[in-house]
Amino acid sequence: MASRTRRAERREEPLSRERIVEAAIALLDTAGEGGLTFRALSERLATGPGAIYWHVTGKDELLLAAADAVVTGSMSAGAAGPADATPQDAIRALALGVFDAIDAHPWIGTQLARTPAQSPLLRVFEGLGRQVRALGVPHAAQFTAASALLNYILGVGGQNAANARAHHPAGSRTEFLETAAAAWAALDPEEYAFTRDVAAQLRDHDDRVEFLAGIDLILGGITADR
Amino acid sequence: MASRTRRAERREEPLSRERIVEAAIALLDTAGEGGLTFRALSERLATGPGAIYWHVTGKDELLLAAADAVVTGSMSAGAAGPADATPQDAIRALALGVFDAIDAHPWIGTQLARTPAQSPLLRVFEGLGRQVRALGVPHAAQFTAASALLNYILGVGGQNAANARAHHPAGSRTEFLETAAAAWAALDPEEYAFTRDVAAQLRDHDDRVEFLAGIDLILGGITADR
DNA sequence: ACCTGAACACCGTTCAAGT
DNA sequence: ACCTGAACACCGTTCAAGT
Repeated sequence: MASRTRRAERREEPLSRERIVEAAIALLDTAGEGGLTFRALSERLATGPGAIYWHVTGKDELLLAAADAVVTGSMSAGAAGPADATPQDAIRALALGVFDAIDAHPWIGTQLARTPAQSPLLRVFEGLGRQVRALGVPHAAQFTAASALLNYILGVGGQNAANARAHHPAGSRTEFLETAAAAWAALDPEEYAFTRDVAAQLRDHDDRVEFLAGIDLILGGITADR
Repeated sequence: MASRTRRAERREEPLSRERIVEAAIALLDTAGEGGLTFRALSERLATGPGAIYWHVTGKDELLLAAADAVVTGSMSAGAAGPADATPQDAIRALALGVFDAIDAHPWIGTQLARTPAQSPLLRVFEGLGRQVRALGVPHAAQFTAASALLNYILGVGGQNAANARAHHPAGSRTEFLETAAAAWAALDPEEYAFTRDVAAQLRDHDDRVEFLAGIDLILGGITADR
């Protein structure tokens, strides 16, 4: 009956690819990765599931378009930055933009990790590459440097999405890290000597700080032999 | 009828978690990520789909166990190495072990990217951390260094899996890169100046070499300020 | 204790039929 | 041209019933 009312209100505007993608993002944000269903989506759009196929070829394309829209939005928001920023700062800002987008929409972490370097990621790659070039990296090494940065960002994104999936149903992030750190501390002292030893760091670390520290390691390697 | 024969032959050994995981790996390798189905799996094991649930709690656990088995196998194969290797070499060997495992079984790339730092990855993390420590990294920075390496490895793994998915149905890897490079070269000259410029590197690069170059960038950053 | 396989509650996608 | 919604061919998972 709630859906009946919404149905009546909503149906002024016609269906469009844009409205479908928008509704898909809302669904993914509220109901998670498993919540995006052509049935749920069509109900929200007050239509039948088949109608969606007129504007979108299938679920894969829809997921890609949704991730694309979010990443594009996050880049135009953060990419500006101060004009006198160093290339390092510009790279950090770019990376944080993707990081924060994944933090706000965990499902794109999974999505980007399974997307080949196509549409949504290409803009990020381009942005990273320009700054790599601005760092004075020789031409032959630019592809490697930009790729390394992007791959690292994607790896963290996937991990973050996995962690969000792991703790969101159960409780807070702090509890989750507490539990994970306790599990690390209880590992076999011989077989997992190192992991046990850094369990406290797992518990106390700040995701953003840690992420940027990793970026800085790569930046350090890129600029090491100048 | 082929399945009838197999059914008759196979059914001497009883069902076990180990046999189920083994069959799941075989199915994933031959039929891809979409090929792992409880129905297909139960047919291969000459039983009903319900029987599998006696040994395994569900599909998620099965996928995790399959990835775990492959990674564990690949680590015991490659982790030995020469005893006098430098920490850098040991890290490269470890990283290449995971890389090659993903190359041989692309589905674990997707799987690992969505696994939080649990079972299969914990052994990799431990191995990386020990070598980080052997590099003389101060205690407070060890967690960051090992995490950065692992996240980079996972990012590349996810990308490789995505690429394998993208080109396997159509044709060879070379053709795929050729097409992708051509697409890059045809991008807008203003908006994608950098990406266009490195299109040739995309076409000619060697995945393993590029992967190791990224590892070396991070290693460079880790050891830069010693 | 372990296995069987029918049944349940879903999916993504297609397609004849409507406007 | 665009939408509708029933129907198809699947899924993962459960569970009464068997041995």
